[in-house]
Amino acid sequence: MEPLIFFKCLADETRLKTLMLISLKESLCVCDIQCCLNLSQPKISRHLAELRKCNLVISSRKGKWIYYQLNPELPDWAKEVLQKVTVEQQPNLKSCLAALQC
Amino acid sequence: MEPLIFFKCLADETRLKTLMLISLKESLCVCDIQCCLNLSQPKISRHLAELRKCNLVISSRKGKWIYYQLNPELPDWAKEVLQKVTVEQQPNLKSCLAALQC
DNA sequence: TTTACATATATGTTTAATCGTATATGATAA
DNA sequence: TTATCATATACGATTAAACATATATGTAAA
Repeated sequence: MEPLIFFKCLADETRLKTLMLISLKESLCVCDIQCCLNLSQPKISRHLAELRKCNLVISSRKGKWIYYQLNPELPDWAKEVLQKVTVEQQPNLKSCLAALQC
Repeated sequence: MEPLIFFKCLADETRLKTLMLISLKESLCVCDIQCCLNLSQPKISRHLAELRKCNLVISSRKGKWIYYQLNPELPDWAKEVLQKVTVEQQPNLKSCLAALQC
């Protein structure tokens, strides 16, 4: 995992929020993220594809839904970076997650 | 310090390397960085200006030279992120620093 | 076997980042 | 003072990211 590629993934608001949400909730489907962030489906999907391409996340289909989670094979330093920023932003993320009742 | 702004700063090769070099050496002048990275002076300078604008680094003039260091007021999480990636990349940085004898 | 639903991708456009070259500034030394 | 050196900024051009809209895919239920 190249640090530069890793940080480019974190350098977009949609991707950063998505990653933090996934870190917090272990596993989310696209519609969960769409609901939390209130963004269009193709927008979420494109950014998830980017994160997948760069190996930050992995996906698995369950019926009609596709669930995303952090790639468990991420190197420790990368996991720790995500952990730190997620903790740092936890108050803000809480309100996003509140929307998850949809 | 907004995480998004912080990560945007790290999402460029010149800036990321510059930050890692500054983390390792505490303080470097522009010509040191120029020499380590073998890039044009305006390119380095523009990226340093960006890092300054975003409060990742501070600068201080000493005679003709301007020295850059990490902003000591960076929040802990940001310092730790820089610390982790710098340690991770230390082997690569060593060879950059070897050029510092110019 | 068609309809509906969740998600992905393709396309053209717009916006933002980066760059090279030229020039300006500010400090020291001649 | 002027010349030189280190660094900063301005400007126009190029490259890359992000976007909205439209369409495709793949699963499941009717």
